Amino acid sequence: MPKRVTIAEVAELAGVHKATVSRALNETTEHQVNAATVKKVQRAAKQLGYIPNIMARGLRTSLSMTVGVIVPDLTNPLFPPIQRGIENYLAPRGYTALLANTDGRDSLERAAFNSLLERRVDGFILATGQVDHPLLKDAYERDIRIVLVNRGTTGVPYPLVTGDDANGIAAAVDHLIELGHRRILHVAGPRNFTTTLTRANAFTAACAEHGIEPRTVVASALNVDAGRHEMDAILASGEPVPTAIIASNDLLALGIMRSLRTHGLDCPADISIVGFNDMPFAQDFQPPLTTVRVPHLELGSEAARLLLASISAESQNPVTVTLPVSLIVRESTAPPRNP
Amino acid sequence: MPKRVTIAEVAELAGVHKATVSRALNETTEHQVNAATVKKVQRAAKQLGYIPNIMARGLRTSLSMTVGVIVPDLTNPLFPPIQRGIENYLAPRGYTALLANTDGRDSLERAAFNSLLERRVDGFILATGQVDHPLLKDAYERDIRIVLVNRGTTGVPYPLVTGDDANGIAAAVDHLIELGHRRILHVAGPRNFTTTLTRANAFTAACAEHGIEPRTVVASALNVDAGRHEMDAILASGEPVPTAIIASNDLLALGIMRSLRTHGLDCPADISIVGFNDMPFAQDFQPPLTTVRVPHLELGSEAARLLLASISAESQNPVTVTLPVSLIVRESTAPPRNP
DNA sequence: GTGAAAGCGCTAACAT
DNA sequence: ATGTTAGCGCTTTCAC
Repeated sequence: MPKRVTIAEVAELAGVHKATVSRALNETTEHQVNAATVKKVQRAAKQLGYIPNIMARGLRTSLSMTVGVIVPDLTNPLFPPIQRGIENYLAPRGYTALLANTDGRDSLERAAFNSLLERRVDGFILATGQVDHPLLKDAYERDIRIVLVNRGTTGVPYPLVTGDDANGIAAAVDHLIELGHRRILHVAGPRNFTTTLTRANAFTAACAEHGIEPRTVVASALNVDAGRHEMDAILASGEPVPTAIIASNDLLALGIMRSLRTHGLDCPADISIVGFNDMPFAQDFQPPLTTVRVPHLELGSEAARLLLASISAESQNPVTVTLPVSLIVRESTAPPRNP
Repeated sequence: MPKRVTIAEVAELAGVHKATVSRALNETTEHQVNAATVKKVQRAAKQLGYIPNIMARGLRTSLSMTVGVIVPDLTNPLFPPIQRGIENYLAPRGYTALLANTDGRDSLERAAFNSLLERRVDGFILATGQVDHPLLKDAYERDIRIVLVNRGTTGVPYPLVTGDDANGIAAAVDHLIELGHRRILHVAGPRNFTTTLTRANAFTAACAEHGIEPRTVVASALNVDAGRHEMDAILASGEPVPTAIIASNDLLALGIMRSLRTHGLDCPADISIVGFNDMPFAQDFQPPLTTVRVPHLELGSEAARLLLASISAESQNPVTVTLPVSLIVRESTAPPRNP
């Protein structure tokens, strides 16, 4: 990379001391210096193509103006909107996000966490929440500022921004009941995520309210393969096939749809399916997926807002922000053939 | 954030000078120091929970171990795999990526570029290439290291990593011809992207080879809305409807499929469609999309490889890496009803 | 093999 | 309103 212009060169050209340059170029201290001098300095800076060195500043202020964002897998369509939301909030405030993927592996998460710590991030946004998260207890004791997004944790009072999982599931159940379904199956996600746990519990509660039996199976992961595998197993089990399925997320729903196709079953004629998240292109699936829309962009920007607040606060303040969700009815749900 | 352990504290605990600590903890200088001392220092570092401050190191070495990645929109499913590929290559080498979105706006791109420059990134990977890119000429003159991915540019000899667009389109045309199609339309992307330009030219060439007329329309953007709008216009025009369409990317193809559904037309019975990219979930569309698969993960890791090579090289070396693509035949293509 | 000292580019306290 | 000085945490000569 090219040799860079420093504050000293600007100072020399402008004929002032470098401290004055620093003051003149900094929003918060600009008023401390004569307006004419400010002009002079700005002109000199522009002429030389001066670009402040944030690292040097950070070393001095012990603020990196940088936050670490840790997600399981950016390729999961859930996360890009969250990341965009985070960036939308951070960028205008001079902050930059450092993004790391963990592929759900604790070792990679630990590595990412340390790597970001080395870069002196001012805080973290974690989308990798799980029950009994291995890193969080230690981080909390070290007073590292973190905001959880989408998934929460247990035992540590970090702020959390999440969609209203319980209401989303309740809406899905209501919708299926209204269509006439009675044999509804919930394909839950792994029990170590608070989201999937909340959704599973909400399913049981909603079924109780409607007086139907809450049948639930637990998938081994929150991805397409797990969904297909689970549906294959259900169809092979010989047990009575449900007339409708609520999946814990869209990816599972997608896997279930693929399994159905493989077995010559039609959705929604044979089985109705409801997903969760309303991921991008859910409307383009075969058939277009009925699902619960979660405002992911807002999840991200809200998390970023909470994190910056936490960073500048004296002590940590455990808040939980729950954003409203809405059921999006498309073509994957219909009245049961034999109610 | 918590107060951090510095190299001085480690030095004190280990009973050595901080320069020795630095040497002991650094891979490349570790051999310069007595093995026993290394052990002692490492134990002290571990005990105190020492985490090196990369910013301070960067200030000293004028290397940030950081690269800027600029994409139009992370929400476009094309980019997450590229980003993952980049990260996969960088992380084991101690580098971190700083990601910025531009939404295709030059002003945002310029802002992102400057913000990353302030953070002293060692180089850039740009996925926002366009013909006559506004930033690149200036950047090249300043000897800023950049690698372009997916889309190229004109006039500036920066390295480029791209899929084999020409062969991909040729394969698509061959496939449609084999199915019996003769009235094939290409829905191209904006003319200011080298990818879409290459694809459009390849389409014309392939048609010439088969002796059929190359009909092409140019969409205003590379997204779903533009695709739908373009298809709506074609259907409204009253001109003869093609029996097959090759879209410049999957998003356009998706928009075309949505338009068809709106107009009561069936794909592939009425019109066959081929996309480009094989974006995630293309197989789950209605119908599953025949498309050209581009190895996006490899695009990313290859770009990262080239960038690190460029960073450590004395001078820039313009190379173009073209990765092979393959046609994935699914259900959106079939023989024409009335050949 | 290790210590001493300087300095990367910046900002903050103090002085004028 | 501006200059002086010191130092953030690290690496890198140069001594010894």
